[in-house]
This record gives sequence, C-alpha cells and structure tokens, in this order.
Amino acid sequence: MEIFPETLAEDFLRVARLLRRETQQRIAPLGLSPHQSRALRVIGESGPLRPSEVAGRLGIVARSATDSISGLVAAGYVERRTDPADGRAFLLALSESGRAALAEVTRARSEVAAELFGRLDPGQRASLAALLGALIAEPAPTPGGTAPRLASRG
Amino acid sequence: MEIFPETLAEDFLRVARLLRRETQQRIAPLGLSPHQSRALRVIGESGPLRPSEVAGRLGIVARSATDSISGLVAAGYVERRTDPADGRAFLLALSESGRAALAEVTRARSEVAAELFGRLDPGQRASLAALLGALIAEPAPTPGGTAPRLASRG
DNA sequence: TTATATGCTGCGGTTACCTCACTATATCGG
DNA sequence: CCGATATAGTGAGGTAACCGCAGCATATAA
Repeated sequence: MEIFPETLAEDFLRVARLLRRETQQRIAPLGLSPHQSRALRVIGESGPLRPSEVAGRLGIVARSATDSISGLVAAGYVERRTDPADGRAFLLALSESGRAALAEVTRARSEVAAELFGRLDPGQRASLAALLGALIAEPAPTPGGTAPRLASRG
Repeated sequence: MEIFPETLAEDFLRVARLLRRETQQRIAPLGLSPHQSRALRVIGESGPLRPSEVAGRLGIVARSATDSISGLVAAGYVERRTDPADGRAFLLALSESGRAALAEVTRARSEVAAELFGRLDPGQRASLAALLGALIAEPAPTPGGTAPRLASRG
C-alpha cells in the first residue's frame, strides 16, 4: 500500500501533540508553564547564563525571555546576580528548589516518553530513531518572519 | 545500541516543529494564522457547520471559535448565514475565495510533507507509518485542565 | 405562556509573544 | 579623560489565541 506524505505528516503531528500535551499536564502541578520549564532546562543545563543567551536558545527575543525568567525568579527557582564581568548583564542560575523542579520536569518528560515509546519493542525504537535521524539531517528552515495576518476580533 | 525514549521524544518533537514551522511559513502569505487555516479546513471539509461544531473539531470552546471565525468572515473566506432550522445558530461555509485559500493551504501542507517525507524511500515511509500507527493506537489522554501557573510579568 | 435551555457574542482577563524607547553600563577614538 | 556609540536588560504597550461570565435571541418543555 502506498503511503502518502500528507498522511504521515498528520499522524506525526498527532503523536507530537500527544507527547506535548501529556508532558505539559504532568509539569503543570509545579506551577510551570511549558515555556518556563524550557527556560528552566536551558538554565540548568548550560550553567550560569545571561537572559539574552536564554532567549537565543529558546528562539525568542530577549524581551520575551525577561518575562518568563522573571516568573522563575519570583518563584525562587532561578537566582539572578549581576555579571561580575559586565555590570549591564545578569547571570542566571538555578536555586536549590530550581534544581528540584528541573529534576521533576525531567522525570515527567522521560516518564511520558517511556510510556509512549515503551510500547515499541527495541527493534522498533531503533528503526524509529533511524528514521527520525534521516528526517532531521539537514534542511534547516529559515527562522520565522512575521507575516501579515487577518484580524481575528475586529 | 540502545535507544532511549527521551532521545526519541526529543527528536520526534524536533521533526514536528520543523513540519509546523515550515507549513506555517508558507501559509502566512495568505494572511491566515495557523488556527484560522485549521478552521478553514474544518469548514471546507465538513460542509456547512455551526460555530460550535467548528469549536468542537478544533478542540476549543465556542467562544474562541467565534474569534477565529469572525476573522475569516471579515476576510471574505467564510460566509455566515443563519441556520434555517434554528434561528439562534449560524451555518458557516466557504466562499469562492475561501475555497481557493483552502486549496492553497492544502497545497502548502502536502508540499511540505512531500519535501520532508520524500527524503525517505517507500519502504521507510511504510515503516514510519506503521510505527506512528502503533503510537497513536490508544492512550487518549484526558483533555487539558487549567492548572495554576506562575506569574510571568509581575 | 411562563420557565428553562441553547447558540452565539460583548466584555474583559491571561499567556506568550512582539516592537519601540529608555536607562545604565561598556568601549572606542581622539 | 571624554564624548560618541554600542550593548544588556526592562517598561510600556500591542497582538493572537485562548478562557469564563453575562446577556440577548430563539427554542423547547411544563
């Protein structure tokens, strides 16, 4: 039977949605939005970082990172001290509770992944990994330009 | 080599992101947000529908559907007439230009899908389809509850 | 025919983005 | 050392896509 790319795309997005939704639901009790959990992860994994660095890794502008981060700071998950090397900048690092929260997030993520992909046997997982590898390989699309849209409430 | 579910999840989401981003970029010139394009699709595929029906298919509440739809109506893509069978309700259908826009959207979607999945050979596509089928199979997660979140701009 | 239920929308709120303009600090050229 | 310019972060304010509540019109049941 022939497999149409459109069908693949649809099913693919469906699985992705499942994955994201389920993960988000398990993270929510921590009081973290999906974005904040990503920021937490970036900060936790890449040591002390400047807000602008975090923005870069999240693919958003610095101004937007400020917003997510200040939530994390207010919740005590992230500590912010001025960069000793540059008085204009801050360095962000996880607090103790931030590390705990990150561990929670990581746990939730792998739990969901294990539940979903655990339904495949090792051989299937290996071929899925190979297929994903082939799909990811190269074609780095251009980062999003802001295009005109319809009004949606006027 | 052992394949960890977390890695699979990460790669999976990465491919999904690629797919969504690329599609969105090609749809943007039409002046349609991703959501509006989905609404357009639902209306186009399922004939005249009530706003509440559209909401149901998009997985959002009626109030939110009103918003997207009024943009589509304002742009002339969708026609709204009162349901002859129920004076409270409307029936939504695509206009001529709505059908054209939907065709564009569909074209963009399959183009992107073809570009991405076209890099797999038919055998690979078939196994991917099978794997996705296995993943989609059952576990219908509970629809999202609104959980408390951190403030993000205090 | 009054009471209640339903379909949609006005109003207002939230989150996560954005741009623009500003402040404070840093750095460079003279 | 000093003014000119660049850079880091943030305040203000805007948009898209959600939400809930309240209200209006219509429909239906008692």
